[in-house]
Amino acid sequence: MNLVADRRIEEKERRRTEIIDAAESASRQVGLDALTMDEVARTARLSRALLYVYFKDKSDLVFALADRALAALQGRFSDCAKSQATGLDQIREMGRAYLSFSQECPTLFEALARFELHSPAVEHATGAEAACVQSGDSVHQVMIAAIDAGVRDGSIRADVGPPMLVSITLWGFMHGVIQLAATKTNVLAHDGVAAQSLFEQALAMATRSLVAPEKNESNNE
Amino acid sequence: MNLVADRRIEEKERRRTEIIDAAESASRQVGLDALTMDEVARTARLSRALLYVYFKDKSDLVFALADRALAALQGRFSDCAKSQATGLDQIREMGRAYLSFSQECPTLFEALARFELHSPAVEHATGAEAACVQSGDSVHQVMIAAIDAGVRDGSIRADVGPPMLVSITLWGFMHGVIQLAATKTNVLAHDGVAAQSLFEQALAMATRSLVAPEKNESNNE
DNA sequence: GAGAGTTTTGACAGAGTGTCAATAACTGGA
DNA sequence: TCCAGTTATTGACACTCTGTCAAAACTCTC
Repeated sequence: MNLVADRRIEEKERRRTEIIDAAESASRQVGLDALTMDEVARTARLSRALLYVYFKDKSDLVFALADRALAALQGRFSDCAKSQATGLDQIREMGRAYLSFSQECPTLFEALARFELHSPAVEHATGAEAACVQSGDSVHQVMIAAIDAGVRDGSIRADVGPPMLVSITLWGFMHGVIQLAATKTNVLAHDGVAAQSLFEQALAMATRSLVAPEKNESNNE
Repeated sequence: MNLVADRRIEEKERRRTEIIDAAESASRQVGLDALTMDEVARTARLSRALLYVYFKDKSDLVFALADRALAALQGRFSDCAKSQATGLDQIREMGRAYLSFSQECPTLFEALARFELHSPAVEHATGAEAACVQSGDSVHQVMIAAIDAGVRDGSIRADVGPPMLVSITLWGFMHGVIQLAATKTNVLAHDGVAAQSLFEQALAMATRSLVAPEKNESNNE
């Protein structure tokens, strides 16, 4: 019956989610590098072989984590868009949200960083990686909307560039700095640089790259 | 004798360099992920076991590649500082040099990206990773000199921020965007975004974040 | 309860890593 | 030239992890 088939599909989806949960939980302990399929299986209380029914291989599973990260970011970014008046403030808040996310969910951020680092060999990615590309696009849609709004309300200069290009650039900027802050905190501390002040600097500079030249609002936090 | 000891040390250094050469050459074919110690050993015509005399483990060897990348970048950045008049132009040229480097030596760039992604667990890193931290600092010194020069010659706004912080931020910005361009070229192409135009956008925005507000030079390439 | 389809698993083969005792190569002195 | 002593190099081993497969267990239908 169709009912049964539907339930099957649902349960299959649930199993998949369970496995991703297990992977997330297990990697929180040791990081993604040291994460083994065996450990994930044990955490999920399943046999290791079953993981390969749901995921092509280990990196496919990690990409599923990255996809989860992107979904979470899309949610947070959408909230930012709602809570702020001007487009510029929306974008700025998204930057902060990205930082918060990386601190609250370091494992998911690590997975995302791996996705960013990976170059799909063939034209079309498969499995979870394809989903990541999709989700990444959705995130950019939210950012683009904010940029467009900013240009319209005058908080962002009109000649900033094609919104898509600006969005991707900002993403690269923020991801780069946050990754630096996340992985090199202790090294930076050695140079007397606090991760927080690094991020504030990045935010100030990113803002300056968006704002109109005549408008000079020096009273930012 | 001391002479003999010196020669021994020299030869040891040469062997080490040979191994790194082999690793670089071997990884050019398949990338760092698929690189095996066996393949490196075969390329260097040495036994696999010997590699572990010179490098703690595989990631130590990869960090040695990253160190080489940083040394190369320091050289290129120094050239940029000499060839450009204003501090801003020096920084801009360094951005371009970073991009060129990532395209000319994708393997070294990949190694560098891994180093950026790795967080040293303990306080003090050991082996090649420690060398990377050192080399990274040297690169920042070159950048800081350019920023200082820019502030002095007026091409960079005086209130840009502490040079060290600005330098690290710019590094994060550029690394993030270049990594994006390097790994996601085909994905971006799908959205009608060329890697080159992404980088030009990034450069334009980074410039805007540095330049004084009243000074508006819109005729940048 | 037998049969068809689906999910789950134990066991296997293969690849790669890192280590170590043993061997080879070199050096300086008798 | 031969002999220790030191250093460089290696083959072989133990171990971990991966990804696959045929078989077992389970579920549904009749």
